[in-house]
Amino acid sequence: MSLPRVAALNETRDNCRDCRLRELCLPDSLSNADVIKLEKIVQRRKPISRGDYLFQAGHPFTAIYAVRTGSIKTSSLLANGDEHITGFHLPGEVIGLEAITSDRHPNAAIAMETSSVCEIPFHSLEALGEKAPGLQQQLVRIMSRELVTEQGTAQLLTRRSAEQRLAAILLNFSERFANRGLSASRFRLPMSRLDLGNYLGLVPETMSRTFRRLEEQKLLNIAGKEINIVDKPALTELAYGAAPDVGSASRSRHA
Amino acid sequence: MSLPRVAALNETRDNCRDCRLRELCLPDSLSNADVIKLEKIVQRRKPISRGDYLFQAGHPFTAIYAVRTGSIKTSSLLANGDEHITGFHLPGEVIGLEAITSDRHPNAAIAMETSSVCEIPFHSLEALGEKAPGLQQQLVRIMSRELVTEQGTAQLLTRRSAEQRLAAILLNFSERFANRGLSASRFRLPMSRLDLGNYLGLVPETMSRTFRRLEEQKLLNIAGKEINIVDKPALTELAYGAAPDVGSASRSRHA
DNA sequence: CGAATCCTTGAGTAATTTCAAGACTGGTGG
DNA sequence: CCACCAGTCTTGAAATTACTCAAGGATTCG
Repeated sequence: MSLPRVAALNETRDNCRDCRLRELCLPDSLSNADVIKLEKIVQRRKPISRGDYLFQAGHPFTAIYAVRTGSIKTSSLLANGDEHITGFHLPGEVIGLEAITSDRHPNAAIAMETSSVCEIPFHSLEALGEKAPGLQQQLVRIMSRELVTEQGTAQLLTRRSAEQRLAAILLNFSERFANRGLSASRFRLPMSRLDLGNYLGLVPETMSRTFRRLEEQKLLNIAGKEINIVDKPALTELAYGAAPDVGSASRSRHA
Repeated sequence: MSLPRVAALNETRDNCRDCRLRELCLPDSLSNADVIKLEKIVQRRKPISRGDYLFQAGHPFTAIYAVRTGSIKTSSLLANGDEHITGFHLPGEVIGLEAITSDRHPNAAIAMETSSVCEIPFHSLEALGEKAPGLQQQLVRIMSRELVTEQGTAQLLTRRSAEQRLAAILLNFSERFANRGLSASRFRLPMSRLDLGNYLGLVPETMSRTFRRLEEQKLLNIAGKEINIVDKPALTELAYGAAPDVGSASRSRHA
C-alpha cells in the first residue's frame, strides 16, 4: 500500500550521467566532461544486506561512498560503550567525508536495509581533482552542505521537546523523500524507533509515547514504520514554531 | 605553572609563512610555494570590537575568515526568534565554511572580545585552487575536520547531563587553548555563561548551579570567567563517562 | 556613578528517564 | 505451516533532572 513510485530509487544506471540521483549526488552541477571523468573512478559495489557494515569505526579511510539504493546509518562508539547514531543516509547522499582529515573512519556505516553504494576511492578523486577543478569544487560544496546539515542536527537536539524533535525529523525525511521522487506525506521509515530515538537523544519509551501523542493530535497516522503525515502545517508549526497556537501555513527552514 | 606564553596569540605576522597559527590554520601542511600564493589573496581586516558582527545571517557569502586574535561566536536565528549559538571560534580556526553551499551566510559571526581576522575571498581561493591543488585539498581537509567537530557537538547534546556537557566543553576549551600555547589548566572563557548555556542547551540558572557543583566536587576552581581545572582525570571521567572499570581515572567521588 | 547586563539562589513545576512488565513482530528451523 | 525466539515496541508508575518563575546581588561599561 502507499509508497508511490518506489521504482524511482532503483532507476540508477551504471554511469553517473544517466543516474536518477545525479542532481542529488556528487555529480550535481558538474560539467558533462567532469562527470565522465568521475565515472571512470567510481566503483559499484555489490549490494550489502541489512545490518552489514559498509565500513567500521577505526578502519582506514580509503574511499567515500554515495548511497545508490537503500539506506545507511552512521554511528560512533562513545567512551562509555554506548553507540551514538550520527546520521541516516538516503540515496544520493555521500558518506565518509568526516574521515578525510584523520585517515581513519571515526564512525561506522551500517546498512539499514539491503543497500547498494558507489565507492569513490579518495586518492583517485583527489588526483582527478587536480585536473578537474570543478570536481574538487563540487566536493567542497557537498561538504559545506553537510556542515549545514550537521548544524541543523545540533539545533534539533538543543532545548527542543521530544515532540518538536520527532516532528522535525519526520519533516526532514518527508522533504528528503520528496526530493527523491517519493511521496512527501506517506513513507516508510527505514530505521527502528530505537535508532531514531538514539539519534534524537530520546529513549524508546519516550519515542513510543511521542509518536502516540502526535497521532492523537491528528498530525500523523502511524502503522509500524509507515508514516502518513496528515497535517503538515500543524506539524511544521510544532517543529519550528514559536507559540503553541496552531494555524499559520507552511514555513520552510532546515534541510 | 600558570599561563605560559600568553603572548603567543599575539605573535601573528602580516604573512602566513611566519604566522604562529600556521599549523592550526588553513596553511597547515601546505607547501611553501602554496602558502605564498595563499598570502597574496589573504586580506587583514582591522580589528573588530566586542559585539561587532563579522557578518550577519542572510548576508551574501563572499569570503571565509580565519580568526587571528580574540574569539568569535557564530549563531543562527531560529524560526521562533530565539538565537542558537552554533560555535565558538579561537585563533587559527576558519569561519564561514557552511555558507559555501548557499551563497549566503546561514549564521551570524560576532566578536566575543576585540578580535582580528584574516579574510580570504572565496572566489580568489577557488581560482587559486585550480592552479594550486594542494590548497584546494587543504580546504577539503579543514572542512572534514569541521565535520568531525560538528558531530562531536551533536554528541555533546545527546542524552548527556548538564554536568557532563559542561565538563566536556571545558575540556574541549582546555585542549584548544593548549594547542595555542596557552595553559591547559587555567584559562579565561571568552563567552558569558548565557552564551555557553545557549550552546550547550542549558538555561543560565542550570549553568550557574552546574558550575557550582563541579567546584564543590573539587574538579574546578572558578573566579568569574577564569577557570582552573584542578582534577582533570576526574573531569574527563565525568565528561565521557567511561564504564566503571575500563581505563584508569584516578578517583571518582560522585554519588 | 549609574544603567544594563549578567549571574546566583530558592522554591515549585514540567518533562523525560528509569524501572518493570507484557505484547507484538519478523525471521528461523522443525 | 506453525511454533518459537530475540529483538522491538508499548504501557504504567515512580524517580530524577532541568526548567520556570521570582528576586536579589555582582559585574561591566559608558
